[in-house]
Amino acid sequence: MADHPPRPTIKTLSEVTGFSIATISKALNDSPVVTQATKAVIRQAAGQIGYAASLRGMSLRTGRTYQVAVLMPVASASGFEWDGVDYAQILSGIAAGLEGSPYRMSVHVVRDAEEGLATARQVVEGQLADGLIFSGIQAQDARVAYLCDAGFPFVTLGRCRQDLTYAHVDVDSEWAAWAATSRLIAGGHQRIALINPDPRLSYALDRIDGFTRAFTQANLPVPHDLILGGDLSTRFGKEAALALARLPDPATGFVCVNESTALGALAGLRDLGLTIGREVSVIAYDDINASAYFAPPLTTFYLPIEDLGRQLGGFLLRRLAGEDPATLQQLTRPDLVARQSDRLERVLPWEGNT
Amino acid sequence: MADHPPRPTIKTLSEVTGFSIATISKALNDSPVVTQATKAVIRQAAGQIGYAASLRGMSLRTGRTYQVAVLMPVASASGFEWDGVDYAQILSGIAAGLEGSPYRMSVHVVRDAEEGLATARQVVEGQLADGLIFSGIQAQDARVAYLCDAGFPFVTLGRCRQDLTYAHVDVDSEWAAWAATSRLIAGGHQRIALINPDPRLSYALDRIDGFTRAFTQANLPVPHDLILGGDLSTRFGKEAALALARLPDPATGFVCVNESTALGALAGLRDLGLTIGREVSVIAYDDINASAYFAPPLTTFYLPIEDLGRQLGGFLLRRLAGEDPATLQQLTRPDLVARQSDRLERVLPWEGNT
DNA sequence: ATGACGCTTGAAATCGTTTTTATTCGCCGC
DNA sequence: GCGGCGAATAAAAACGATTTCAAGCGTCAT
Repeated sequence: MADHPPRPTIKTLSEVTGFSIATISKALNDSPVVTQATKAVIRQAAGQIGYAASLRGMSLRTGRTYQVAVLMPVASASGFEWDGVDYAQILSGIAAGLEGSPYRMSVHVVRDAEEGLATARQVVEGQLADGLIFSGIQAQDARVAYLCDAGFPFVTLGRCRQDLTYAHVDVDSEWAAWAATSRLIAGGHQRIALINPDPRLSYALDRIDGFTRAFTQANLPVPHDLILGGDLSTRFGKEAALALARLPDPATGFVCVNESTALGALAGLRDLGLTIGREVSVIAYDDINASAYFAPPLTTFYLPIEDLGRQLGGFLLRRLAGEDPATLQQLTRPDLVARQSDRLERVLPWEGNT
Repeated sequence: MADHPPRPTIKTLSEVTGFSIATISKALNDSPVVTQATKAVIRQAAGQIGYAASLRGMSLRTGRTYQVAVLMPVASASGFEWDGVDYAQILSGIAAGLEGSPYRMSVHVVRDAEEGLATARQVVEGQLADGLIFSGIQAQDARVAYLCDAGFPFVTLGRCRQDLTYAHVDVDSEWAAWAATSRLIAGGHQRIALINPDPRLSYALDRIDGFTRAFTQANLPVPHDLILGGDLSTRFGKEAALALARLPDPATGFVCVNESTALGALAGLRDLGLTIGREVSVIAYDDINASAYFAPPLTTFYLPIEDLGRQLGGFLLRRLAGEDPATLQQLTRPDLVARQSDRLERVLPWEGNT
């Protein structure tokens, strides 16, 4: 419980250097009205006594908080089920994107989109942060609409389907679902299932679009009955795969939304005595590098979610600096990582490009 | 970009009610010097105009930030490897523990303990938060020592081995390792491997202690050569299992530190053509409920890490309220979830108790 | 010589609270 | 009738910065 000397303020610096606090403030903010010589003296003294501006003081005066709020979704279910989303990695990316700036990151846990809206309101109205980052965007997203209307700076991971201009980073899910489905079609499958997220999510619709496009291009009927949406849990993946493989006209190919659902699907198909890679094929979207260790190793489309986080942080910084949100939009295509869960030797024309 | 009316301050409230701002402040803080009648009037007016105190103003005056900082560890390796730690769940728990209090949670990403110390210093000296939560405690932990010395309120997930009094929440790793090892010994194994975390971590030592105790109690030699420490990645789990199963006198039982290492171990053992549950046995510690879906389903000791997070948040709140850290210490024993990865029919005496 | 103008610095107001100190006022005792 | 006291409220001073506006002062044109 050592009593440390009170930390130096702008006043201390004023006494030490003999300049007024106004001049000190301007010097430290590199205002053009103060001489280079004076700035040098003041900066030197500041370094000397270890002065660091109090965020509290700055905050009160400027109205800025130097904080960025992130809405982190968690499953609302009581019994915890792994959903394969490594949000820590996204947070890590955001922090990396914010590095070098004075902005810190605060995290608000939200159970669903509705709570997300409430929290966003609190952040904006309570001036808890200068900017907001969130994900789990729905086709019609009340949070996006609210924040656009309020003129509050934000960046989303995902795009809604409303006609609004805002900064965002997204994965090209339409393409990714098309690519995976096409790959299975090329492998000889016709009864292909889409194990999808909650259908209110915008990217769930994107995936259905891509899935549909693949069948249309191949002149095959779209198996609408094989599209199942749910949470991203392993349990859901297993239940979905079981249901789909037990149909009178069962699915033989499975396009899973991520690694946890794929793990569940593998477990379910194994329980039915099916050999994955021979009788049935599974493709997933991969963001945690675990599928390489599944039995069998999974063919996936890899998403560097930490990079996406980094982009989110970087975009928000630029948005806070006043940049036009129309210029802060980015779409990423995941990379195919071919492994053993789909039995396909041929190389498809689109493989290996961006 | 709608221009909202400026939000009401204590001054607005003063004008509305006719009382001075001093009285308003005291009334809202339920000071005994102001009459019940006056309090009622002021509170009513506050509700009326939707007054909410500005955290900024409060913060500047009181020196408190109403923030709790969490140090979130991320793997420093460049190529991302899943480490099976769902830190989002811990954050979710902490947030739940903080719920109802005015405290918000800020997250600081740290790559290692050293950076953790630097960040802790920044938080304390820059007064960025009123309290700190962190994990990944080492046997000799500089962060714990620093914070104790500085008298800064904090709670850790894990205990160091220094003689310091501080608030903490921990898992009884010594017991857990003992229980898992004993179970494998009872199943007939003698060459049991311990796939462990980084040996600088305090709980790595705890696990070695428990592992050792199990052999000593069974009057068997402790297989020191079968203890391997590393990061928690699936890759490490696989490499470790491969190395240990290829020894001249190979390991037949595996006690894995968590689900990602266990997944790796399963993959490695499978590659060697070994049947898990028959030729070799695997036990893990489970915090994300994924092991039930592995091939075969894993016998685990289940850790409710969200609950641990909740405890962390709750303890910090009590610590901030001035409670003695000696009363804020808790040790949890994980629960056994018997599945197919270890072939053991007998029920051991200690099973099912706390 | 003097007024205007640039250039640099300083004084003071401000942000929204809390807290310390002052004031007001009614009432009691002497 | 008056000093003193207690209770309730008000005034004012912080907290640590930024920002507006004023002041000092040399230079230069008139």
